[in-house]
Amino acid sequence: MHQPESDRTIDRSSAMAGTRSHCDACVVRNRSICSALEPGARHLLGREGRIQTVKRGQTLVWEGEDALLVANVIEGVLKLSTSTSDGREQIVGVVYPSDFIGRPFGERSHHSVTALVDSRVCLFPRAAFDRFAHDHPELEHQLLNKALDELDRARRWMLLLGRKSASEKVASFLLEMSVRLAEVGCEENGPLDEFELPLDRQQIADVLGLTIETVSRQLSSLRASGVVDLPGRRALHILDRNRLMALAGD
Amino acid sequence: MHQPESDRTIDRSSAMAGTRSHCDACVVRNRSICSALEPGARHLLGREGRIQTVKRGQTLVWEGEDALLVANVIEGVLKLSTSTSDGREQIVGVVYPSDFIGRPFGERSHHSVTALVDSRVCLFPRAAFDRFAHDHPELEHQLLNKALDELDRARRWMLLLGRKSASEKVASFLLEMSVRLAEVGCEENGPLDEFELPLDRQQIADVLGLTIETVSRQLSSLRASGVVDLPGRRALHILDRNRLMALAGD
DNA sequence: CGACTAATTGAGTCGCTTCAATAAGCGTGG
DNA sequence: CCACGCTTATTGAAGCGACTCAATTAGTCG
Repeated sequence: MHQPESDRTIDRSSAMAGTRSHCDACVVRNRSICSALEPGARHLLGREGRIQTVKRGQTLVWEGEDALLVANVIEGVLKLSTSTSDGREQIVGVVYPSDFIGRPFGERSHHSVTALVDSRVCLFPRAAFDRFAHDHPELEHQLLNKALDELDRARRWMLLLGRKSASEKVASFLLEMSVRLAEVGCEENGPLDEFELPLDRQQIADVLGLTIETVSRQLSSLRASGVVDLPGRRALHILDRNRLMALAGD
Repeated sequence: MHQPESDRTIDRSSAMAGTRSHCDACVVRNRSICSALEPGARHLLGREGRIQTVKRGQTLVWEGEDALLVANVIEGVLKLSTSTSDGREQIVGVVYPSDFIGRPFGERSHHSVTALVDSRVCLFPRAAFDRFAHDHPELEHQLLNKALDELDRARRWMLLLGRKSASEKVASFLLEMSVRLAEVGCEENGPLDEFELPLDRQQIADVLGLTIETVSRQLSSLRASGVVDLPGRRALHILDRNRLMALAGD
């Protein structure tokens, strides 16, 4: 498959002839951490990474194992999750295209990473990535910003987990979904009112710290009151966003 | 914008008498983010900061206000907290000496910062700190590591909030406290078995997503079963750490 | 020592979970 | 294309853990 010549940026870096990398056409090159890199440096990092597809349900990293990999999400949605020894699970993060996965400069992975829908990631061996990051402060800066954003998001979620009722949790979740899917879904400028949930009911329950039955009941109640419609198992239609926001309660 | 000299030349200038900064004797200089800096650069950063005492209960930063400050904790313990509009509070973080406070490169503060006990912090205007960090990759690297550690900690706490029972929550909390206080309390090499809780019962409840009564009942039950002793209002004595760890359930 | 605040304890209620049964999607093969 | 079977979701009924409200006790500080 031959991509036609494009980006002006190629001319100089191709002082080394034939060195165009997949990065030049990467759909997340302007939003992932790579966006901080000059084309030359980006190319260099690109040589360390490889594209990998991850099918729905497939686990990329297991909780507790050595953290040998980091990655950029190119396409899809993945969950980060941890469990108690007796099997209770909590989803501690959901990542979308342009998000970063993994723990650079760290020994162990503290959570599993599993695809919620068929996904594609750009995978790096952690050691090589660490080395590269160490030599490229602009990359570390971007990494820092992403980490700080994730930290804020995690802390807002702690308020939800610790202090919100089941109905507030479900309302908050639907709103967050609609916002984040819109951010990813390109040219749209507002949150989406109609979308496919990348999570099934059990996974929603695992995000919210509830049971599957409670999630189902809350969704049914939202439908009954005309706030949302549920045209299919994973389909969601927000009919009254204002009411949904009022129900989210923060 | 004219910067006086580059870092290397500062080494020399600090050899000049009278340029010693408070940083040279700072008790957290080897563990805070400053530990990444050469003495010269550290001195330069030190000039931007000032030591501030924060009394128990005093709030350094308010949720939602402009993020004008960042800081290193020198002494004491502080909480990070958020609230719902109707006043339910969740503590989303507890910071100790050598921890970093604030959101560099960010506009708004997403949580309040309040001293749990009389504390001292090294305060920087965010704008000046951002500028300095931008010019000192080794500082950003350290910042990144701290942020990633905090992120892991926050995510482990999400498992607790979403999936653990009241008794597991309290047991986990006591263990975490004993570990973190020991890390701070210098030469000790293991977790502390006897310490003062920097939080009152309401604040423990706000960390765990429980009510004050439930926390009290769980503590009483732990005392009744001989796992801990409660010699005073804020005093805690761990009598059977193994049993406590079993009760923490992860 | 006495007054005030913080913590404990008790009784009753409520919200979420648990267990169980039914219904709806959805992919497959006839 | 529809019927079938499997998976996933919904709904119901009962139980229980944590919350609420209220009263009592214990620390702590002047």
